[in-house]
Formats: sequence, C-alpha cells, structure tokens
Amino acid sequence: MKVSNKKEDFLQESLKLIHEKGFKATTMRDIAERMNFDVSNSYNYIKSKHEILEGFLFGTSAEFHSAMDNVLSSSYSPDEKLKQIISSHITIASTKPFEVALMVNEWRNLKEPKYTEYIKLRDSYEEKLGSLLLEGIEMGVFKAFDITIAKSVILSSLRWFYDSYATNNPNINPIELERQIVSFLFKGFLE
Amino acid sequence: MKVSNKKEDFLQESLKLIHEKGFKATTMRDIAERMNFDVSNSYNYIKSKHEILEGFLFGTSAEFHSAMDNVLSSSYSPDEKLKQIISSHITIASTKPFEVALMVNEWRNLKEPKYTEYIKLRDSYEEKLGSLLLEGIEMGVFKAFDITIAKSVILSSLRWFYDSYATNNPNINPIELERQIVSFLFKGFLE
DNA sequence: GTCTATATTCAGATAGAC
DNA sequence: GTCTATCTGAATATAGAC
Repeated sequence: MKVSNKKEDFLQESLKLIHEKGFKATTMRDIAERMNFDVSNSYNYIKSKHEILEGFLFGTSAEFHSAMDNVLSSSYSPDEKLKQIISSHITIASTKPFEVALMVNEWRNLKEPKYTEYIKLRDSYEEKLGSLLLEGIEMGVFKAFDITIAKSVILSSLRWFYDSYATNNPNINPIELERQIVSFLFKGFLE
Repeated sequence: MKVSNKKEDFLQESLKLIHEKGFKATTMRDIAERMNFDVSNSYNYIKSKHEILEGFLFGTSAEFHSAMDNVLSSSYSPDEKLKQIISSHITIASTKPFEVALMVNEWRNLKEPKYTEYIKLRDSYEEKLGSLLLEGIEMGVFKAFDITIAKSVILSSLRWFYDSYATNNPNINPIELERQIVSFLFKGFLE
C-alpha cells in the first residue's frame, strides 16, 4: 500500500493552487515554488500544464457519470432517484471539493479537442437528468415545470456545495445538508 | 440623444469577447482586431485592461444592490419581497446578460484593492438577502431552513439565467420564467 | 484617432550537467 | 530528481509620427 507519492503530491498541490488563483493565473513557477523545487522539475510529473487540468476534469466527470448511471439503472422511483443524485453530488463535493471547484470554475480553459469533448460529457450528464425529470413528470410524481428550467434550478442548487468544503469554514454536515436540500427542492420554501 | 459612441462600442465588444474567451484569455490584440484597429488604439478608451472588468463588475453590482435596497425598504411581506428579488434578477439578467456573465465568471480576476472591495459588496448583498429570509422564517412565512443553505440554494437558482439570454438559443420568456422559478422555490418540485 | 515601432515583463517548455 | 541556463513566444502598455 502506497503511503505517499510525489506525483500525487504534485498534482494535489497544483489542484489547490489552481483553485486559489485560477488556472490561467497559476504559473508553473507558482506550483514549483509550492513544491520547493525548480520549475523544470514539474515536468518530471506532467507533460504540460494543461495535462493537470484535463486529468482532474475528466476524472471527476467520470465519477459523476458513474454515479448517475448507477442511479438511473436502479429500480427506484423518479423521486427516489433524484434524491440519490442529490446525495451523490454532496458525497463527491464533500470528499473532493477542489476537484469539483475545478469543474465549476475552470473547464473553459480546456483546449480543443478536449474542450468539445468535455462539453459533450456535460451535455450528456444534463440529458440524463432531463430524461429522469421528464419521466417523473409523465408519471405525475413531479410538477409539470419546463424541463430546461427544472434541470437548471436543480443543478444550480447543487453546484455550490464544494465551496463549503474547500474553505476552512465550519463544514456543513453532509447528512443534514442532504436532508434540507431534498426538502427544499421537493416541497419548497413556503411554510 | 447619442445614437452611437465609439467608446461604448469598444466596451461592449470587449465585454462580449471576454464572455466568449474569458478575461485572461482575451488579449488587447483580440479586442483591437474585433474593432478593426491596432492594439494601441484601445488605450484611447481605457487606461488598462483591468479597467474594463472593473467598470462592468462594479456597475452591474450597483444595479443589483439598488434593486435589493428598494425591495427591502418596501412594505411588502417577506414572500412578496423574495418574489420581487427574483424578478429583479431576471430583469437584469435578461437585459444585461453579458454583464451578469462577467459577475458570475470573472470576478476572480480583479486585482487588489478592487478584489476585496468587490467581495465585500457580494457579502453585503448576501447578508441583505439573509436578513430577509430570517425575517420570513421568524414570521412563519418561510420554512425554518438553515439560513446559509436557503440563501445558497436561492441565489444559485438565480445564477444561470444570463446564459439563456447570452446565447442565440430561443430565449425563455422572462414572465414565464419568473412564474416557474417562484413556484419551484416556493412550493417545490414534488406533485 | 490611427499607425509603426518598441520597452518590459513574464510564461511554458526544453537541454543538459550533476 | 534536481539544478542552471535558455529558447521562444506572447502580452500589456507607451512613445511619437501622421
């Protein structure tokens, strides 16, 4: 069992720095300084700066897709499935907040053809959710909102979690967070 | 009445380019090329690249604060006030989608001391909303969700509007959008 | 307002010695 | 794996002529 690995260290420090300063504003020199070695050493671990971004973005995207696929192919009802999806977002955001931060903030920095490839993954994820919402509406489980609006409201409501876990702030209890988010989205804010 | 103004043109084209490529990735050369003149001419209209960003960010922030302050100082009930705030977000996002896009995506690129100044404006805006939510909860109008969670869910739900108006897609009718967002946030997705 | 330089700084990446 | 040195390109911004 590997206890520590310098390439992993390098990637994790890069990830945090990029989260702090933004991808473009983070230089290879910044990362090297954080690692206490010279710029040229960084290229022992990666071929290019963009490789760092691509690795995390596509890796974490795959986790979201995997969770989504497992939920959709289950025999749960649409509302239970939606609950599971919310749960998976909280789990990933609380365990990998910096990776999720990158997905939210830095995907625009991908270069072609990775950029187009990534957009397709995002669109595909949203379509999977859209099909679930549609199914729930047709079954009379969900209210008949416009699919685009419902999809955007739900995904937006899940997109800020990472921030609570990426900062030093007293973190929100993931279990309690899930309970309140589900209740808010399902039954609304009005008493 | 001024029909056209070259500085306004310059700023608007800059705004759109920054929206397309991101602030850091947009060069003064890109903007000049879009304007069909040489880079050096750009400095007829601005003192620095950052001035473009700062102008739009603080200008649009002021609009949001103004709308918020007007709502809060009205005699509406908390739920009516929240409805008005949602309405103001849709109005600003639909009339100034690129300005709002900048607020969502590019505020990290501000330099000190503007950066800190801007964060304070954002925090202040969120606190104003938070005080409204708290008031509504205490009056029994809103459910007793955690204030931070409720605030984040609501603001996140309003943060994607600009995208629908910044693209060429068939735009969402603002009136209908408001109706559905209010219904979703107030009464939830469950039938 | 527009151009042709040009100053300055800095970033990504590589070569090659130890 | 680490260093020194360097190539190459690019970006913001300014000076000064027309």
